[in-house]
Amino acid sequence: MVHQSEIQQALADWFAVNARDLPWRRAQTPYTTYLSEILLQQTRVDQGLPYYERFVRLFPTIQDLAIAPRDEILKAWEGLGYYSRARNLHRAATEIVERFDGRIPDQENDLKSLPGIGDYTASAILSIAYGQPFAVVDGNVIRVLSRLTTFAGDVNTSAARRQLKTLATDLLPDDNPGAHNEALMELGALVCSPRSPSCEICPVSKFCGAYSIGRQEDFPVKTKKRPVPHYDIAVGIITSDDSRILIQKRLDTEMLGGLWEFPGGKREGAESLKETCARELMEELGITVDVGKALTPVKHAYSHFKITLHGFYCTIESGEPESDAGRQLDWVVKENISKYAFPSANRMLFDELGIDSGD
DNA sequence: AAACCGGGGGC
DNA sequence: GCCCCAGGTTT
Repeated sequence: MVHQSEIQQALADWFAVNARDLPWRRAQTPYTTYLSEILLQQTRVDQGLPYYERFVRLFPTIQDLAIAPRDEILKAWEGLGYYSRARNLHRAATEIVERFDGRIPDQENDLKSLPGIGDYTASAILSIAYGQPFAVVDGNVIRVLSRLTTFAGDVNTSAARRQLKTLATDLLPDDNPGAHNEALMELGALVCSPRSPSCEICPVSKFCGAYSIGRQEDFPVKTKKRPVPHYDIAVGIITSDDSRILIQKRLDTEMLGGLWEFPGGKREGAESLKETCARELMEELGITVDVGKALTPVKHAYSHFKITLHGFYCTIESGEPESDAGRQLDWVVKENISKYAFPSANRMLFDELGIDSGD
């Protein structure tokens, strides 16, 4: 890359002054680096921050994470999304204790052998925690480098990702590669933003190809996403004679795996929502119910589809609830429901049900 | 290579 | 509404 050492220096100087005061930078250890990187995958720093504080408080060491019940980790993760990260975090912590004597590995192959650690996270840990020369390529780096070099490839392709990894590696300094990686990401987060970047205060604008032609927002080049489908979901609020509500646990193999929810499912064809509710409760639990009053519908967007969640008060007419797929069931009093980890859409029904959110 | 996997904030 | 975020895993 042209002006390589000048860009390195400008980035380092800028970062020395503008780096945010973040908790995993204050008391940095391999564990805090690992934990923060997992929490921040596809997650903005501002959103991950309270979760990081919670996790270092609940699980100060990798051993604490390894011996914790998984449900406890999922509960602490509740609301952050991409719950496979929490499941993998628990598995990886166990493996780190067993295979690596409780130390976060400092070898690329060892790190990548752990669940939840791919190329980005391995490079981040190796460079930031261990000072090794591995370049990171995250969303920020993609944006900064594609603008600097007017990179024309579609960054959603693996070929383009490889080229950007090479670019990032070329730009990596021998001295303090970890700080350089952090600086590049910090610049992407604070200055080189997706829309309306602050080029007038950017330390590397004079080296930026996109800025020189006034086309900052034309990079990175990426293909448009397909429109996402919408589904109606009907769930039953089933209450026992002693005022306990029936909830079930999602399987690990399902989306939102390991979280608890009100039983129900997706509307099929032209059936009514009440029919959906009755059919799903028969299929999943083997019970016939009387579907009563509806709760206020809740809209929610996932990454690849949208739903409207319809809750119905239901009364069992016949049968005893038994899961069709070995899902765990539980009858819970309202006061205890907040001890279970629920998906956000389910939680949006809590208020109307008189359930305390617990936070 | 492409699909799948959450939730929230900014515009 | 749409886009994007300190990406990884599965198919």
